Amino acid sequence: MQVQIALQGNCSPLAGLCYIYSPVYMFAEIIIPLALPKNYTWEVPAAFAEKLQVGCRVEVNLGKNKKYAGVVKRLHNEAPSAFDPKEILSILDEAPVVQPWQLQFWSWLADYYMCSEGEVMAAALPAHFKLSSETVIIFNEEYGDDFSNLDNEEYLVAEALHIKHELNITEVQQILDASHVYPVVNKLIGKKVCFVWEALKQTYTPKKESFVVLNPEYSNEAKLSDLLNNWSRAPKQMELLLSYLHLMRTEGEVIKASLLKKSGATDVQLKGLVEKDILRVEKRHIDRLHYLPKDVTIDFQFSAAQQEAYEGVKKGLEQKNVCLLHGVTSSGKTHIYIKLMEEYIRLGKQVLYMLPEIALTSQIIRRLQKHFGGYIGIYHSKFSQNERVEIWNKVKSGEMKIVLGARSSLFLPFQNLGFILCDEEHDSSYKQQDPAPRYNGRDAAIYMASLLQAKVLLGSATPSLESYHNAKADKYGLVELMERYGEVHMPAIEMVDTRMVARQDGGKVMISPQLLEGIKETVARGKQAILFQNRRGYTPYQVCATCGWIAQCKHCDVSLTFHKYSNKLKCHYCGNIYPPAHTCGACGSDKLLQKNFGTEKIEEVLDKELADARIGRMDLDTVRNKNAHDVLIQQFEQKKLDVLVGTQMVVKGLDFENVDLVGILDADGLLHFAEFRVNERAFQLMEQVSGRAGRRDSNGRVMIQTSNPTHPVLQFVAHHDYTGMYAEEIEKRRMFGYPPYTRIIKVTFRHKERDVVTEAAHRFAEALHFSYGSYMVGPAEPVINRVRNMYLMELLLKLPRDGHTINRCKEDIQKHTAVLHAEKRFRNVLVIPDVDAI
DNA sequence: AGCACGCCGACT
DNA sequence: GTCGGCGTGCTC
Repeated sequence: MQVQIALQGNCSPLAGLCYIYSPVYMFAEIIIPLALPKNYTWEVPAAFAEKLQVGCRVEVNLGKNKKYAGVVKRLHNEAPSAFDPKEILSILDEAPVVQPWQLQFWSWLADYYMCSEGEVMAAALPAHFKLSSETVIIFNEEYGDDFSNLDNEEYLVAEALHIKHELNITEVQQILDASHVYPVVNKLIGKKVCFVWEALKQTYTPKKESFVVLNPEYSNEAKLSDLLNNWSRAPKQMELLLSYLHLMRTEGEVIKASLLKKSGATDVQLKGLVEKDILRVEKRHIDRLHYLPKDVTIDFQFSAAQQEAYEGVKKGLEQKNVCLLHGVTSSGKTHIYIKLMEEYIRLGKQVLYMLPEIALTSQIIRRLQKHFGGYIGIYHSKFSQNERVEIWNKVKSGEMKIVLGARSSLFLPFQNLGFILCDEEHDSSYKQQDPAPRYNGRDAAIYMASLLQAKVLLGSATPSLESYHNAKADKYGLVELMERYGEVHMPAIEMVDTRMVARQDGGKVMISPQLLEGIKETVARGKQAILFQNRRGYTPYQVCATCGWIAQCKHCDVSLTFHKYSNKLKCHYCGNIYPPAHTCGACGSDKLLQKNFGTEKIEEVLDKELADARIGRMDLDTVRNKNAHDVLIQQFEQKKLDVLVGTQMVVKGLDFENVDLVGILDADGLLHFAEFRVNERAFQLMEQVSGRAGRRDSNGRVMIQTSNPTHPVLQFVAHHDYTGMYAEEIEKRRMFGYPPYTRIIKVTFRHKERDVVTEAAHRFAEALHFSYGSYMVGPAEPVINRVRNMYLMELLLKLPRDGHTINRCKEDIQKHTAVLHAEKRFRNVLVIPDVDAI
């Protein structure tokens, strides 16, 4: 049927009247922000055919009455035979919101990371672009006001509808008990009191502000002075008018709120002037993003080493698309970045500066704003959705030249991107963990740059083995900057052997006397110290002294951490909170031992030991809300704190002038994971924290507490020997077939019954065994085998790095997932592939 | 992701 | 007997 209409359209005499020979398409492949197995097709109504473009959002029906805003991926004339497509309801954008290159990027991400394009879309667009419908209940005016045949609940809703004419579901929920909403609404529909309507809600709202302007009549000086000289009565209004004139002269435009505040006048006085038509109030759309002046200032000089590195990077980027800058902490990498960014924007190109979310502190923002002012836009999760839409549009228009953002800023609609800078390249938080797409921001950046013919600079003090390996293999350019800026030396590393420390209680050494002495001495000299412990809370677990019972989460296979401040036991996996245990859950004994220690306990002990030092703590628990992180950093920066205790959060992207001592409290804890990246990870972490110590006027000191001071990783840290660590680790990776020599796909199976997941994982592995047996590790239960009441199994595939095998394997994973789900016992086993899992 | 359809327990 | 609980499958 649709085909016929379309043929008519093309063959009818009317077709000859079209003087623009743009082909007319009848169908559209549309991406919906859901995990659908593939994209669906809608029919393009003839009326839209000429207007509709790829990349536009359209309103479509999906399912019985749900509506979505989807993005047109492709327009075509291939009539589907298996189903009868629905029509597109409306076009939401005049011009495409998504560029063709972005669609290509989305499609690559979906293929590479094994997810749907819809899931990529969900991650890519600001929430306000991803509209979905909301049910609105509309009063049937014909029904009148005779509610006598309604029951109590129906009456309540009907009455509200009678007054307000329409209600949304949340409003009905407020009227009724939450569980009764749908039945009552259905009964009301049956009685023709109301009907329902699915409405796409437009959620982006431009910000408006009231401005005060002078009646143009008085822009004539003579008329104005005439007015002022013949003023009678209302002296307050005159005062207000004078302040208005003053503000107008000094600031160019006058915002109502600031006028009232500065003049101390009231709304009534302003109204008086408006009634006399001397002043007028106008509502205008304004930018949420307030701008700094648009200019670029470069006000620093390179050191000889920086100059050399800078030239090296430029040469590297001429020859290769990607260059790795390996520069030790405080070597002044940022200066090099700034100079390079300046060059690209002078060429009229856009620049993306990517950082791990947590490193996007006001410290780095202020620093870049100082150099690039209003050219720079910031994009990360703490920005409101309205602000994100505005940044999106400004990047699209090309007005915004530089974006500083977390991995999601890769999805912005760049017009003319020339350069991507991926700082702290080694950081594992570039990899998205939980909702799909499980992409790595660094790797995606490299692909995206190749799409746009842009260049990529990877920066790190401790490059990932993957990147360093690529650089050594001549795939990337490599520049090393091994000298700290301004004659600062690398800090001296001291090992504190915890086996030699006498323990009071037989527990783990927390702060050795040596370290405590070090802290006291540092604080006494007016310097600052950072203590690093990668565990939050007070004590990671409590053990019963009698029977060995450990408090565990009801929903996860993990022990509970005691948080003293909130006096609660917390599960760090599912977030569940329990009352503290005073007696053993198994034998009832009241002798519970506190094992190990977290940041909270360290803070407490320090408070006691260093009575007059000011101690701060930075971990997930203290920086939950929006600005807490920045506030803590600023307090520490401004020397309002002497000691900062923290988890790995303290490591990232911070430069402090005054830190003399860094203490790593439990190095053993960093080295005791059964994971192939432990050594690399532990080295990076320790090297990065150590880098916080030592500044211009004094040599820093790092104290590492360990029971194994001769551990090779600790020795590499002690000598700041990245290359040594690299050489040893890369050899192990080669021998045991791990990245960068292989590519890893981790398949996780999830189900609420342990037997079912176990069996499903084995069944799945058997199916893959014939082709990939030699690459498989597992399936096995992960160390934590239950999270949120779901049991887990894992299968690791270490695939050779040839595209063919990898693509075939991805297809096979998909195929065998379908085979597994075909069996009813396994229908509900969730299969989650994670490509390049970390 | 929703949401309708479908099959088993505690109430009028 | 029904109402409604949630498990399951489909949406162009």
